[in-house]
Amino acid sequence: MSRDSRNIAGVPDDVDGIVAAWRRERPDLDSAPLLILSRVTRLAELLAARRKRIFAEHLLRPYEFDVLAALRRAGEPYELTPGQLIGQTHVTSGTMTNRLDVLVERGLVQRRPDPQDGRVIRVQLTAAGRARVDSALTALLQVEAGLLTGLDDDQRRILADGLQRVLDGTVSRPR
Amino acid sequence: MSRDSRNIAGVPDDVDGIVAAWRRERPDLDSAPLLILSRVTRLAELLAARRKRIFAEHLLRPYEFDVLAALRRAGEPYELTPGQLIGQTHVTSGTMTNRLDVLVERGLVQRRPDPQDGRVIRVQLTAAGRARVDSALTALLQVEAGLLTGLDDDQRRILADGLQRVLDGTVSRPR
DNA sequence: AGCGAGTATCTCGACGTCGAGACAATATCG
DNA sequence: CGATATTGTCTCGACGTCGAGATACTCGCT
Repeated sequence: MSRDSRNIAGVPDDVDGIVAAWRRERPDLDSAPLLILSRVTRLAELLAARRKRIFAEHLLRPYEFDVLAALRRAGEPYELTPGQLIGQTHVTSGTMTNRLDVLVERGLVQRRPDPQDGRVIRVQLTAAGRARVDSALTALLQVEAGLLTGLDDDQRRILADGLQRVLDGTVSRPR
Repeated sequence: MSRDSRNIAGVPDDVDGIVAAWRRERPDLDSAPLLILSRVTRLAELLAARRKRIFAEHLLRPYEFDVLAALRRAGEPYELTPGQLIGQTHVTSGTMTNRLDVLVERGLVQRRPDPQDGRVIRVQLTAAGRARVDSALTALLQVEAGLLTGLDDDQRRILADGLQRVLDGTVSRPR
């Protein structure tokens, strides 16, 4: 493994290999952004797989957790409209309808009409839904804390800050 | 916006709000890991949307680019087996068959039998496929470099290193 | 009151992925 | 050399998502 394909941490990963290959095949391009951005993508894939396993132990699919968590975060009375849930979960309306159908069927959520506005539905966490999301979140955070044990407090701050900067640039630069 | 819901960079984002909500609703838990890991997930989603747009300008879907890029990185003669492509792209065999069907249909790739081993297929980039992936990659890296303009070289190194450490911990801690 | 524009949700067909299993060819071992 | 395990690829049905359009209700204006 050449010096170019290992990073500061000293443990070459998939991304190092990919960047090394691009540098060999396309030396005319600057592949350095991939060292950050492809790692973000790869890490997100692995985190998704991790979450899937953890939630499965609590009889939840990741997409079910997403919805229940949004309702739980809303606080008492744990109630949002489908539109608000769409805004928080970044899915389309058709997807949200399907998700809510499943959650209602499983008794984790209930749908009721809005008394003020006939177009609106109110979605509310049931007691079972709340218990489920609370235990799943506890397990999730425990595992996720474990993934960060290799970093001290300063490193965590720097990492969160750097990600936040990139995120900010990505959002504010639509084109 | 309270001090707790803004980070070092000073520009509160979705994740700051989510973490603030969890701290309010579940003060018994340490939500700090989300400041890093939820940002990774969110950034990956935005990067995927960005890539989708860029590749569309080059008449490619993201999944088509993934396959063509793996072949391109392999170097002359730009040829891999479906099994090798599966290993590089982290998809299942059924998915790869579908992807290759599309790429063959579009003339970006060709399938031919392996002369040594009758079970194996060899997938090779066509001249059209190579031209397509080369231009798409150029455009991608140009945009991705732009997303990192808020960071200086030191910050980039630190960010890549931090991500690499978390990635390493995630991979090596299967449970 | 009635009408047109706007808004919230649901419907439905297409797409890409997964995962279990089928199938064909090769490797291994008695 | 023949039986069995292994390997590489493809098939197929289920799932979750998207996105365009349908539907139903509300709001603002006259």
